[in-house]
Parts: sequence; structure tokens; C-alpha cells
Amino acid sequence: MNFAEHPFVAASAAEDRSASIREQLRDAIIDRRLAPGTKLSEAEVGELFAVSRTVVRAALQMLSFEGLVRTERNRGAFVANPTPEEARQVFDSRRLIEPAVATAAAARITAADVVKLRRQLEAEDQLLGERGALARRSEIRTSGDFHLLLATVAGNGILLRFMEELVARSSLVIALYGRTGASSCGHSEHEQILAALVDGDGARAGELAVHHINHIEADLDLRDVRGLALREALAP
Amino acid sequence: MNFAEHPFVAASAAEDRSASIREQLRDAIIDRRLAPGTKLSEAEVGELFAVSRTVVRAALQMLSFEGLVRTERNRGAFVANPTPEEARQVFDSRRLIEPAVATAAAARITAADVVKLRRQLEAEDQLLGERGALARRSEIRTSGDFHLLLATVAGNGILLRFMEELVARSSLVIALYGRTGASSCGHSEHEQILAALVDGDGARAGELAVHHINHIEADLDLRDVRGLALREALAP
DNA sequence: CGCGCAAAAATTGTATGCAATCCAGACTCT
DNA sequence: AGAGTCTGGATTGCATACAATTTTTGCGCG
Repeated sequence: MNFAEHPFVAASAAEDRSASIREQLRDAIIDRRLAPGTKLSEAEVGELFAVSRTVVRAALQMLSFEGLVRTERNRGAFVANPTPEEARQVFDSRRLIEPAVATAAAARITAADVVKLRRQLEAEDQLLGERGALARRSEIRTSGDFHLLLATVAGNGILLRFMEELVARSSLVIALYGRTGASSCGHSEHEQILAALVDGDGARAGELAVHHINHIEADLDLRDVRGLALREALAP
Repeated sequence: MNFAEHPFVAASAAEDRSASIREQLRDAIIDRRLAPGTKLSEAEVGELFAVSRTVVRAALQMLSFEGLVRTERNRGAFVANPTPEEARQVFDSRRLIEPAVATAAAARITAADVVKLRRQLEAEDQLLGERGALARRSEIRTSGDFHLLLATVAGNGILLRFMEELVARSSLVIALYGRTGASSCGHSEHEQILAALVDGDGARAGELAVHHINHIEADLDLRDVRGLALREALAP
């Protein structure tokens, strides 16, 4: 039952399959097709992607480093289930890093960058118009891509990688604790940030970024309500 | 709540051998017993630690994520050889994160923390007194531990992990580009920062942290002089 | 003497087998 | 019945075997 032509795959080429699996799993986690706490059995994942456990393990290790899965020795890997405290730390970190990223981006942005960013905003717009849970999920991920694009423009590869992790974890947090997924990442705020960037107004871009993050976090319900942590998850 | 002490420690190295190997390799890289560009052959490392290539690969993958080794597909893993540009990015990132860490630490520091930090400073003092290249190397690493301790006190696990990576890469950069390894991490500045912390003066602690990083970077020689990049390394 | 070029050697990428560990459920004893 | 214990099955951790790829070596030729 290992038929190669599976729905996914197709994505990147045959080379570096563990990276490909990592990305697909990450996407699935981020838009919550995989619920937090879900067990990611090596054999099962391997069968799904038609690879051996070896490469699955590599992918899971990467995701573990990113904080998207939690691994327990001799027990396996599970989709991360961030606590409210961890969620706060994620947003604290973003509040620290993103304004600096925005400011740096303002100083380095090029016309080509602007084009890319506008395209990104259009993609958001489109999803915003659509209805349905699937669109909501894609919206969260797409919205995160805007922030990553910004970090790319900023030109600091290390901060970009940090941002990748933070954005991914944010998506997970939003999916978990978000009240109105819709306004999760106010679209107009992205536009305002972009406007500040093209004006070359780094300071304003930074401020807007902070406000933006505050708004996102304000939409979360981070009350400690984990009384029923008897079993982290119940879906095998 | 199985929240293992993340910072260093590593508990007993007996279990999880890949983590143990990762730490030993990291230490070796940081104090430059392993020169940048050195090839880390899986078989060789495995023989050295008496484990199979499987666990070596896991360790190398982790180090690759940390930016301490660079892996090329089908070619292997090499000790990272950061460019001046990467070095600047490391310090830019630290200038961004560390003041916030210091400020947060000032707000949360406890008496027990102060004791730990003082002990750390004493260890630095001792190494500062010793002569020899080995002491210099240990000094760089120990000095970094002060910063990590600070990040632990700050209480944000995510930023702590970022700091771990940044400090490790800094050590590598200092070893590579440092002029006077001795003053690489002015000891008195650590003391000043600690003093600000016990005063509860977060703002001052933050400022001192920035100055401190500036001093470290000022001691580097980051001119682009990589003309002889014919072979990244010559020591097999 | 240097320059391609092909085969061998070495090294990494992946799959698979085995031992150790964990979990679920049946069983026993009180 | 309830609590503890034991055993069977499943899953992970690790080592090893094999395939794919790169690097080196050896050789003939200009």
C-alpha cells in the first residue's frame, strides 16, 4: 500500500525528503489539520509519505527544535500543545523582535520587495473574502507569511530564522486560543505597515508592528483552563 | 510538570547519547579545539564516541540547527566558518535581545539567582588569572555562561534558547575574529550588570548590556579578508 | 608534464532488523 | 470489587546493511 502518487508529495523534488516532510507536517500543524497533542507515530508518518522511519525521525527532530512538536523519550512525538504561559512568551518575543525587523526592513526595502509584499497582501485579501474553516486556516498561515517576508527584507538571516519559529508557533497558538480567528491578523494593519515601509518611516513601521502584535494577542483567550489535562489528547 | 532544566547541565549524560555528543562537540567548537571548516565525518565521530552513525547524525543535525556546523548534502558536516557578515548579524541580534533580557531579569531576579551569578563571576575571575591558551578558551565559554544565566533569570524560555544559539555563535566568532581574546568579554562589565540587577534598575542593566556587546564587537576584526577561500579548510 | 576520464575507495543517505521500553488488558490475590 | 502484577503487542532507540553520491586514484593521451 505504498503508492507513490499520494495527494501531497509533489511539492519539492526527490532530494532531501526529510525537509519536505517537515514542511508538510508544519503546514498541517499550523493550520490545525493536526490537532495539538496528536501523536505522530514514526511508522504511520513514514507509511503516509512512503519513506522509512529514518527520514521521518529527522523531520520530527527538526520540528521538535522548532517547538512545533514535543518529543518524549521512548514515547514518541506529539503535536505541541502550548500552554498559555508559552503563548505569552511567544508574543513577548515577537514584540521584541518584530519592531526591529520592521525598522530594518524600512531601511533596506526595494521596489521588488514592495511588489512581493503587495502580492502577499492580495493573497490575504482573497482568503479574507472566502468563507469556510479551510479559508480561515489558510488565512492564518498566509498572514504569517507576510511577517516572514518582512523579516526577509530586513536582511538578518538569524532573526529571520527566529521569526520563522515564532510565526509558526504563533499560528499554533492562534489556532488554539483564538476567539475570532477572522481578525486574528488584522489585514489593514499589514497594509499600514507596508505603507510606512514605502515611506521609509522605520520608526512608524516599528510602532505599527507592536500594535499589530498587541491586537493579535488581545484576540486570544489565554486564561488557564487546563483542568482536564488528565490526558493531553484523546485522539490517537 | 517535567520541565527539565534546559540551560546547560544535561543531567546525567548516560541517557540520550546524541544530546551528550552534541554538547561535547559544541564545547569543542566553541573553544576552538575544532577549527572552523573541519570536517566532522560521521564514521570518525561515531568511532570516537563509540556509537553508531545514527546517533552521530542526530547530534550533527542539532548542531546544524544551531548554526555551529554547516552540512552539505552528500558531502557531510563541517564546523561552521561564519563570515564577517554573519558575525555582524549575530551581534545585531544580540544587541536586540540582550537588553530586553537584562531588563526582564532585573524585574524577576531572586536572591538565589544573585548567588548563582556571583559564583559565575568568580569562575570568570579565576580563569582571568590563569595563563595559557586553554584558559583563554575556557574564559570565552565561561563568559558566555554568564549571559545564559541572565537569560534563565529573565524567565522566557524561547529567548533563552535564542540566546543559547547566539552565545554559542558569538564564541565561535570571537575565536575566529577576536584580536585580544583577553578583553573579549570585559569582566568588570559583567559585574556592573549584576550590580544594576540587584539594584533593580532594569533600564541601566539594559544599557550596560548594549555597551557590553558593543565592546565585545569592537574587539573584533571583521574586515573581509577571505581571499584564500580556495579550500575552506585544509585539516582533514 | 599536465589534462581529461574512468574505475575504485570512501562517505553520506536510506532502509531494515533487533533489543529495550512502554502501554493495555487480563489475571490474581486480598 | 479493587488494587496490584504479569504478559503480549506495539513503538521507539540504536546498530547495521545496502544504495546513491562524491572524492580520490590510476592511467592513457596530447
